[in-house]
Amino acid sequence: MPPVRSPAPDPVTRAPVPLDACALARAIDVIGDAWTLLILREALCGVERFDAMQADLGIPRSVLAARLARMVEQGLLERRTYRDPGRRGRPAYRLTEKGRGLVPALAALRQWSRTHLAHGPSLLSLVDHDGVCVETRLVRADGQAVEDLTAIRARAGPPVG
Amino acid sequence: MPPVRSPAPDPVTRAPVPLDACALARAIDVIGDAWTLLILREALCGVERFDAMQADLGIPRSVLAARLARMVEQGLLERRTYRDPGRRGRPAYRLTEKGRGLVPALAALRQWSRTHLAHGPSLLSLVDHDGVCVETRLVRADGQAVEDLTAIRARAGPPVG
DNA sequence: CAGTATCCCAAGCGATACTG
DNA sequence: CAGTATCGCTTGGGATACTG
Repeated sequence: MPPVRSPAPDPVTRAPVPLDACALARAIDVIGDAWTLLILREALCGVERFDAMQADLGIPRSVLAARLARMVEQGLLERRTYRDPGRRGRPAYRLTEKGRGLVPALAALRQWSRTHLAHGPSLLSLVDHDGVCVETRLVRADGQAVEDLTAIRARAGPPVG
Repeated sequence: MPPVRSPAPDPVTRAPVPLDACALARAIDVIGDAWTLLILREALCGVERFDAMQADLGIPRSVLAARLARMVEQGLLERRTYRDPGRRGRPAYRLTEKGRGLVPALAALRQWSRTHLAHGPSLLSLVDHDGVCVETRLVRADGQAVEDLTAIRARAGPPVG
């Protein structure tokens, strides 16, 4: 995972879209890592304890500790101390609003997986408060639904139309 | 990046959502890697040559070669030999339909970056054929727009409502 | 151009153990 | 339960150079 910065010492003749000026690249810098995404999944499932995550994911404890720390630092998770009445306080990792903001991306990934990977059924769904599944739609800024992905391009320059 | 499989030897008492039965986890297995996503970005920008990607991303050549091979194998890219009239044929990497299917996920990531990271302006936009920006919307299966991300949960079990 | 080949180093992993 | 500590091993990344 490369840190986000322009790659070259010489600034000339290339990189139509330098990495450090690209929103997508900056997002990738945060979540472009398998464990981070999987931890997000855990949090979305309501798993908020260190040992539970460690057991679910089979991740080395040291790595989990490091990832959680980074995610807290980045503001994706918040670490609060949860205290059952009469019990010792225990840390709990909860999604922040910023972390929840990634739900659409996760939903889109899940949909893609189901249509293009399809190794059997998914045992995990993203649902609204009343249990209804949610999914993403791609729409144009003018409100029209996008019907043909083939037409989509990335273009240099800030959002216009 | 862990291979997608259930973590534990013993199947008892835990892992409410085993990794190998989760569509999201399978997607993460494919794109849970910074370089892969960045290469996808390049492809979306229309960059299709080895050296151009290498220069844009500052990725080691060996790593790029390996990633491209894997992405072709996974069906995200296709390698076609492009021949200018009278010139030597050169390989070109193009997005497949499967690869394009990730556009909504990339769009969602980009939006998240702009609202929650916001280190300055984005120099890259995803646009439709006529230059209009596209974005993702989160909607319920019954068609209603999702207004409150806080209510979204991951739930075990296949999609129902 | 489009890659291989090489070499080195940092990071990840797995196991296990120890502390508060 | 929630970590930190240690350790050996393996993988992958980064830099550079070489080849068709």
